[in-house]
Amino acid sequence: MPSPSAAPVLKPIRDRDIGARTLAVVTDNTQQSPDAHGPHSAIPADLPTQYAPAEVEGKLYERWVEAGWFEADAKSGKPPYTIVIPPPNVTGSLHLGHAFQHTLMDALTRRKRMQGYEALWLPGMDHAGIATQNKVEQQLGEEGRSRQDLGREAFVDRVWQWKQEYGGRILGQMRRLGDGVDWSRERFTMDEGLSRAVQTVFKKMYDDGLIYRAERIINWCPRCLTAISDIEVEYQDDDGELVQLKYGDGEESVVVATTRAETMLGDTAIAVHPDDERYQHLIGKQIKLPLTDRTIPVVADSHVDPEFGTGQVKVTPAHDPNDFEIGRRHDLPMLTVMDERGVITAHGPFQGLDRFEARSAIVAALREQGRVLQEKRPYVHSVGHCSRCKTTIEPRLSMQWWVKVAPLAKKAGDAVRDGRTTIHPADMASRYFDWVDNMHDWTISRQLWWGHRIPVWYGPEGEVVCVGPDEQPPAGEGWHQDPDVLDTWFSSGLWPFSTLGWPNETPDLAKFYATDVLVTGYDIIFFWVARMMMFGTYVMDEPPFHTIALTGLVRDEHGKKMSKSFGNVVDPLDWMDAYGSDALRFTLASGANPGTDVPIGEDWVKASRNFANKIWNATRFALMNGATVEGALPDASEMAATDRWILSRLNTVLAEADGYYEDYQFAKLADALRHFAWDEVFDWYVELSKTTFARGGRAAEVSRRVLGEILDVTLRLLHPIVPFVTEELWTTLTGGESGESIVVAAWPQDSGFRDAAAEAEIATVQQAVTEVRRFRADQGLQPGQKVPADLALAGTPLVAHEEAVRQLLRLQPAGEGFQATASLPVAGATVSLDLSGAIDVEAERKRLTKDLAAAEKELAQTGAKLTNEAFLAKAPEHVVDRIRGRKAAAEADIARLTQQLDRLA
RNA sequence: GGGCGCAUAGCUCAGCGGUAGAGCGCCUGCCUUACAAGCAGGAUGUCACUGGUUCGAUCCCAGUUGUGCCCACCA
Repeated sequence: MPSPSAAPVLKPIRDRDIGARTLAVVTDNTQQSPDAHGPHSAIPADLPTQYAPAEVEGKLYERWVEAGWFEADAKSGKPPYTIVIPPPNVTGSLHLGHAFQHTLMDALTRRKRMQGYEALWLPGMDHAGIATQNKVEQQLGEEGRSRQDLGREAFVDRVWQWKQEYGGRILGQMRRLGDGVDWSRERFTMDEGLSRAVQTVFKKMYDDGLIYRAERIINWCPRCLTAISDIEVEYQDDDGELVQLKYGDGEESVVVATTRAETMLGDTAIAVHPDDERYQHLIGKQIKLPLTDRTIPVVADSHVDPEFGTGQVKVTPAHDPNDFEIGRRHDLPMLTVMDERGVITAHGPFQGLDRFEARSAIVAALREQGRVLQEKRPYVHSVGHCSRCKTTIEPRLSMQWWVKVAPLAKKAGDAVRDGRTTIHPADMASRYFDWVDNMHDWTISRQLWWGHRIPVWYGPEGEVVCVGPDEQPPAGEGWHQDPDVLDTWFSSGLWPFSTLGWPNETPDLAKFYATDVLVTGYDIIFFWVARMMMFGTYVMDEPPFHTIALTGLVRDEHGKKMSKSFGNVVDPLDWMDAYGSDALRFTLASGANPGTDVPIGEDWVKASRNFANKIWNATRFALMNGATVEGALPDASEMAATDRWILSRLNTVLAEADGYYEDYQFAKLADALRHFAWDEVFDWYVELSKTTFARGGRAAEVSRRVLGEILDVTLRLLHPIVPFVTEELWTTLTGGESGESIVVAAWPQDSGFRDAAAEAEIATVQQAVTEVRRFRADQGLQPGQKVPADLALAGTPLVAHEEAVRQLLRLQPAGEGFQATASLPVAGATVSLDLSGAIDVEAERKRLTKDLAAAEKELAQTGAKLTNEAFLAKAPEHVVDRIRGRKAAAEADIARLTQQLDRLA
């Protein structure tokens, strides 16, 4: 609520008891300026000339929430419109990427709400298993403690505490952004209901044979001490060392290459290609493995590429995924030589060494034996890193739970193929298909504490005895629950229906599933989008979204990725503080070309702030001049051409805007609205209206109503993108009838009114005014300088606008002693000016000459085209017509310019 | 190694077969009583390169170069 000391801002009129509804005014100011323009103009003297977002935003947001406008009703008869938020990780705070996507989602739901849909934007957060656990462990580390010190239960409690604190920060940021989410439906992936959904799906998949347990090579993070899935591994080029090692001696020796020499301790075979003639004699032989007392066989396996290196490969089944497969094929022993932290466990001199220490120690030892034949250093190769902590991944043999992906992915792919779900923009669909059509099985168990514990209980022999959620573990000793938790993406994959109450058949689920659109970045197609599609089609038998609208990533003003190491990360709060939430939102929307990255810089936010301020001041002007939305719009027959023109344009823009909204073309939308509002309404229409208002009478009355209409509709069109400033102004403009708010105002509709004649007429006025302005500027006339002029406008569209033209151009009537020293033909009329000898003949001649040259060039070009028979024969008629038109225009220009030049001489 | 995308004004990007556009920046002049967070006027581009298709190409096709991203079990 505003405090009395707050700077004056526009307030809703209902805060004051004002009789005249045609006027909306501010605050507690009682001073009124002289009535300059008639009975409607009672204006406080100190009306602020700048929009102050900080004064408005918090207050409005609280009002919206209190009014319950963002709360959806599952029982309403209105058609549903649903968006579930991509739940931000509780780990942190929202960045510009969130602000960007939230702006789009908010705009979509706000518009649909105004259109009469039961609009639900469901908020929530993701527990982000590994990420959050790492953060909390880090925090503990600073206290000199580890999670093991706390124990599982205490540690999980600690994470919940953390969630309370940081989750709140995220919610606060969403409020600042103006997110119109339904707070009564806020969800968290670790909530009881969502946990139950997780267990229920797990059970169903287990029963359907889609979840299984298997020992395989997985990506292991020796720092996080957990398995991670393929897509959680980030590959980057690292400098390493490729060494060629000689195993065995004499005839029966082989040379293998490796970048991970330490794994040789776990070698259990040498492999060569079965058809490799060089090595036929070796197949089946035993080779002495250096540094150990073991001998290993040479096996033939077609996986080996004879062209690569020596064509002889060391095989370490327990520490390399390919070798694991070879090992399986040849029934080799799986020898694990490292523990979960990457420390060597194999007996011998290297035991207890870290894997990297062991690597150099082993190479050194082999070198001493003369077994290192070649060393390439640096050897740049691609190495997997944990996406959470950047530690080098260690492939590790381990027992894990898996999801059998193929059947699920098939359904997920089909949903897009058969059109039940549309991917937007369409060319992003290929990325989606690439993934769902080639997905490997998914490791879902994680050796973490923070997350959904796997709902499986084992008996004393390690056998699975039951799978939750409804089965109780049997009584007796020796039963225990699986200690692992599920991959965080398992629960977020259920988000579109778990948040609506599934597995219960809730009214929410019936009303709001499937959701309408998913707005998210193309970077998580694999992590999240594909998985939601899999779970949705599998569990609900219906894909979770009708449309997947993919956004680009927010980048800095030079298109560079925002990252801490570049130091170019911006906290959205900083810009919101400085320029207002609307400014940030408008900027983000302006950059939103579907699927394309969005660069953003502070200057651009500033420019949007300027636009918000422009809207503010234009509305201020309108209010001062008595713009109103009271009563019906006057009949077109009563309107001046300016009124008909702007209403005609309004409807055109409205239709355009609707198209852009429906097509997620926010950049084009923002551009169209800014252009219409700023250039056409705030500039031309307002300027032209000034004359009308000054003159008064019925014409002024009509214009006041039209101006009110234009603003009313324009504000509503803008509201989904810039909710705050539009709300503040709209409630003022409309008098805030019965507590109404633009949030629940009806979306404007195209009335169908168009007036091509008026549009043409105003175009002529604009052209004429611009032309004379240019002349004035060329002549060096001060903009404020009044110039006596004689306007011969008879027979032109300008005749009805003489007064406005004179005012816009600072032209005085030709009085006594008028002497035309310059006269220029504009739009079929002639404007004669008395410049009292001040005319700059040279400047004008230069300009005319330049224009003449351009016109002659145009004439030559069009003339050539029109005598080109091939062109005439093949070009479509409308194109030929256009060229003819251009030629005629060029001829007219030449005649006019020649005449003007003659007159100058 | 595969796949996809992009190269247009100083910057960031629209346009995608018929005379090159926007925002920001830049130059000039203005405190014109809604707004200097503003107003008026202005300048700026062999639309990466080379060929091809076409009456006509920034736009379609092929190749070249540069650049970005994604995928991959490169010992």
